[in-house]
Parts: sequence; structure tokens; C-alpha cells
Amino acid sequence: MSKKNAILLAATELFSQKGYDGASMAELSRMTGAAGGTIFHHFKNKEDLFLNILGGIKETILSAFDQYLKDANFRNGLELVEGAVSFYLQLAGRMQAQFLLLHRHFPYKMAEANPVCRDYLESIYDCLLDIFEKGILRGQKDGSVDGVPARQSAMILFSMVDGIARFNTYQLYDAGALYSALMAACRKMIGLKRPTDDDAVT
Amino acid sequence: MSKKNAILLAATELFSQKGYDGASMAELSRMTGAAGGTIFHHFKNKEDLFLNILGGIKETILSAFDQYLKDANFRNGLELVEGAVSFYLQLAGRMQAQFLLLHRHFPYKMAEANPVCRDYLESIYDCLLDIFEKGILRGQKDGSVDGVPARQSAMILFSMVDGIARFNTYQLYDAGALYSALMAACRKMIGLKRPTDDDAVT
DNA sequence: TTATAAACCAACCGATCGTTCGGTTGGTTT
DNA sequence: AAACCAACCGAACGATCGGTTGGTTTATAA
Repeated sequence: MSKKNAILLAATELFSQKGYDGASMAELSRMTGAAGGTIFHHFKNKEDLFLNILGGIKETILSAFDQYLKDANFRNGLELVEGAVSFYLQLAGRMQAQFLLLHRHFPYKMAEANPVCRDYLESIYDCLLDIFEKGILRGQKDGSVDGVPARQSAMILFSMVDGIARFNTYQLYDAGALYSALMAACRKMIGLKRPTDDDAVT
Repeated sequence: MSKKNAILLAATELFSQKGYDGASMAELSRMTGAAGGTIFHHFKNKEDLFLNILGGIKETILSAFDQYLKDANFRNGLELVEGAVSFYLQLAGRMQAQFLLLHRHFPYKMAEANPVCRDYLESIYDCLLDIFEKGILRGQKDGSVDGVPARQSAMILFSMVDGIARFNTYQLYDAGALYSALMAACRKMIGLKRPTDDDAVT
């Protein structure tokens, strides 16, 4: 089990750094000390190896958000959305290789032909969009969020925070320096225009 | 000049569809009808071919925005920002292959080692961020934009619109259906909280 | 018409690609 | 102890990779 795990770990780094075509099985063999044949003993081919990695990423992200939402205690919908945005950035910083993988193009290209790959990606994005959307809907009930279109605003919010996470790993932005401005932007975007200053409402 | 242009055109499509490593010179030769040696007659190697393409993309985008800003007549800073966001999406729809290239990871990876590549990418992003920032600053003078941090808000705005353009080409979103919600989000994000309803000031 | 250079070509190079294969371990199960 | 097993190995496969070569066509200008 040790070698197989080492292969998965090294391959995650390799795929994220060099892309699918750029990652070679020979280099993976060198990195792990596993012989060429060993890799193909554990995974039937290169694509299967990648799908194993992507599936693991999906599990990790989904269960991380699950845990976060279960533990946290939000006073209203707006705080839930803010928390989700903040946690997404935090997770992207903690799982840099995995998020770099998700920010590359080849998984989405592969998803066009491979239903398993498509399912993994859709699971991730559906889950995240649902969290944002539910926060908005809850906020519209409790008075913390304005009457914006929920699903569409969730998409815009997500593309905003994911874009910043992406530019951060590309080293074009510094996400940390943008953090407070980003949270303020979220509040302005979906928050009520004239709340009771303290936005704690039933 | 005909063959060289055909090579550039086909290579743009190939690089954007398959990435740098996935695009093969043999396939490019097949696509264009040019012999293998002919491609290396016009471009000294694969990387040089890509840099020629990236340079062309930079020229096209920069001059398109130059023309747009020269022709348009904005009443205030907020309208300028809205116009720039709108035009960016429009351009991304018109130049799908080029934007797909910019949304892949390999150009940013290459930029780490190749100063020419880095210069091209920085030129594009600096130009766009400057446009957004100037619109915000102008809006803060004419009263159409709130007192948000200019450069940081420009970055957030840009990552938002670029993220949507990216998800659109990945076929996860439909940018057209998000358009009006996006423009509204922009206005809420940086616009004054309580303008004169019609925000024509000064 | 001839000289010159640019454009173009097919053939070829060594290296590397993903993958396969025959065979060797060391530990369980029969 | 015989049979079986998954884990592991390294050599070898055909295909394809980016790039080079030497020679032929084409266009230009004297």
C-alpha cells in the first residue's frame, strides 16, 4: 500500500505542475522509486491514475466543506456566504497542488469525453455553488441579503473567489493582501443596501 | 507569407485546444499542409512559434481596448468600468481560441523562465487592470463610484469577469445568461450606495 | 537569361512517450 | 509442501516527439 500511495502523492504534484501531457510516467517512476511496471500494476493506465487523483480531490474538498459547515455557527445567510468564501480561499492555500490541478484546462477537456471525470468535476462545482446559493436564499429570508438572483449571484461570487485563488497560484495576485477588500466586495454585492448597521435580524 | 500565416493561425487553434505539450509539430504540419521543415524555417523552435502567437494576442487585445476606449464616450467612471467589463466579455466571445490560450496554465509556467513570455502576459494584465483602476478613480471624482480601494477593487473586478469568461469557455457557465446579473453585481460592488437614482452627476 | 535568396519539401535523427511482458519476490491459504 | 496471490521489477515495444538536413522550387531583380 505504501508504494501505491507514494505514486498517488507524487503524481498529484506532477500533474499539477506539468499538466497531463507534460507529466511522464518515466519521471513518476524516478520520483517514487517504483519501477515502470509497478505503476501500471496499480493503475491500468495514465488516465486511470489521474481519475484516482481527481476522485480523491473531490472527496477531500467535499468533506472539508461538510465539516466546516457542520462545525460553524452562522448568525445569518450573509455570514454563511462570507464564511464559505473565506474557507474556500483558506482551502486553496492549504491544498495548492490540488487546486492548481483544478485550475488547469485538461481536466475539463477530459470531462468532455470521460463521464467519470465529468462527474467528479460537476460534483465539486455543484456542491460549492449549492452552498453559496443556499447562503443567499437563507440571507434573503433573514434579511441579511438583498433580493439578488440567487443562483446567478452564487455563480458570480464563485467565479470571483475562484479567480482570485487562481491568480494567487499564478503569482499574479497576492490573495492575502486582497482578503479584506474581497470580503467587503462580497458584502456590498449581495448584502442589503441599508441594513440596521448591525445586520443581525431574525 | 501565406504559409507562415496559415501556420500561425492553425497553431493558435492547436495550442489553445491541446495545450503546449499536447500540440505536436507533426499535427500542425498535417493541418497546414506545410512540411515539417517549413515550420522550423519560419520559427526557430516550438517555443518561438508560441511566443509569436502570444505576442499577436497581446497586440490584438491591447489595440482592441485602445480603439474601444477612444470611440466610446462615458458619462462617468462607473460607466467606463461597466463598459470595460462588458467589452471584455464581448472580446472573449469573439476571440475564443486566444482567450482559451490565456486561460491555460502553460503560458504562466513558461513566464517563470522566459522573460519575453512574462512581458507579454504582464502587458495584457497590467493594461486591463489599469483601465479598471482608472475608471474607479475617475468615478470616485465624479461621484459615481464609492470609496473602495481602487487597485484592489480593479483586481477583484477583473478576476470576476475573467473567471466568468473562463467558465464560459469551459462550458460550465453560460456567460450570456449571467450578463445582466454581472453588470448589476459590478454596480453594487463599486457604485455609490445611495446615488440620485439616475447616477448622472456633475 | 542568369544569379540569388527566400520558401518549401521529404527523409531522417536520437530521444522519449505510454504501455506491455515475462519473471521474481515474500507472505497466505490449501 | 504445493498452490496461489498481489506487489514489484526492468527490459523492450512501436509510436511519436521536437528538430535537422540537403536539396528543390519559386520569386525577384540585374
